[in-house]
Amino acid sequence: MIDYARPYDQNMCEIYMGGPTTSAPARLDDFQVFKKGTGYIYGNYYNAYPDYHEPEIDTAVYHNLVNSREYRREEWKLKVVDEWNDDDTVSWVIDTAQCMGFSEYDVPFHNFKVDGSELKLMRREEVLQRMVAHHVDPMVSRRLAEVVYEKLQCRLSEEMYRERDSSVFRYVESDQYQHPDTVQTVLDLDSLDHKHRLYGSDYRPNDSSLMQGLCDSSDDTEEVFRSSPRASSEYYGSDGSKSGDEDDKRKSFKRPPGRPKGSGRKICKRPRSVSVPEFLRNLLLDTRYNPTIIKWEDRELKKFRFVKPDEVAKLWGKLKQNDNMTFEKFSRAMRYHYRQSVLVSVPTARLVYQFGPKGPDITTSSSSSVKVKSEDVAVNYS
DNA sequence: TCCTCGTTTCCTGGTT
DNA sequence: AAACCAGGAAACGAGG
Repeated sequence: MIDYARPYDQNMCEIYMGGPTTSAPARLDDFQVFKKGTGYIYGNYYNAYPDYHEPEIDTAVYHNLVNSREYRREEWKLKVVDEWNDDDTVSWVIDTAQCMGFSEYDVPFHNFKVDGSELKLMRREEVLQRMVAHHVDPMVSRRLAEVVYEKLQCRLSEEMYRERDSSVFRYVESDQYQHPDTVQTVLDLDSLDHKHRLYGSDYRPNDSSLMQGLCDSSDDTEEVFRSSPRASSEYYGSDGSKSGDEDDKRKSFKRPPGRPKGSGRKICKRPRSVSVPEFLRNLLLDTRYNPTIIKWEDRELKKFRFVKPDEVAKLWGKLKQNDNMTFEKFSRAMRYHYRQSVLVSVPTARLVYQFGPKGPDITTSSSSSVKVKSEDVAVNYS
């Protein structure tokens, strides 16, 4: 096994200060990111826009990514719009926005803390007014408002239709909480919209990209191991049942390296929210998480320590709607950021990491100083 | 449609 | 022995 010398092994401080050791070690050329010729050389990965100043955002709005999830209940799926409370309305608006390809960050959800009875009376213009947020592109807000309004009308007309046909429409019994499919069949109108239903004849999205948020209804989870010949007939009999010496075979079965095919999560299309380093920075700037689950080890050196690594991983998983997230996986994602010096490891110290010279800006406690940009954008501004 | 990027999900092997 | 760390491999989804 080739053990690549890590650039930060020599002098962490010099690297952090942008000193002479920022030159890469010889073997660094072999790293994939350099092979790909991204051309990213200068500038801070997170400061690609020197003139960009994130607008002042209400703390509640800034924390949308976490706070909005407090509204991510699904009771609204089990009620008619008339019965929604303000939390249901907010949950539905956020869900609708996300499933149509918008970021929940773009939803000023506090403006939608109204009962369903009030929501259903809203005119198109009022939805637009409530959707306007000073930190969001007006065009985005307009499209978002259009989508939310149209989806609301779809839902209302669907409810009306179902109410007429009482043999179809019924409230969900409590035990159906354990059967999401059944619940969906009965009342999850929006998910049905996303997966199967056609929009009403009056629905003409002015942006075709809006339609890209439709969920893929195919279910190929059983194909997780299809790429592995050893996982098919060798392990299972031809009839699908396990063979007699299954335990031995199970023990001898060796998964192929890499992510199994079909292991992707079938979730609604959503824009990228935050990167791993930005997520960590946000936790460190938030007293709800610092110092309980993560804390600064040396803030001057941008060095931090995981107090409860599993909790951090769970939060990340929650953010990504991935219940299977572990610290092992999360730390792997972190290690990919070593390549670009966005993160650097701290040798010999366990659970201690450090933001690199191209890491997020943590010099101010203000939470409005970061704009994540991809590398290629950074090139354009360097 | 293809490619890149940032993951996610595995793995092996090493260290603490 | 368990937890953590480093990084390869392959797949995935989003976006350009």
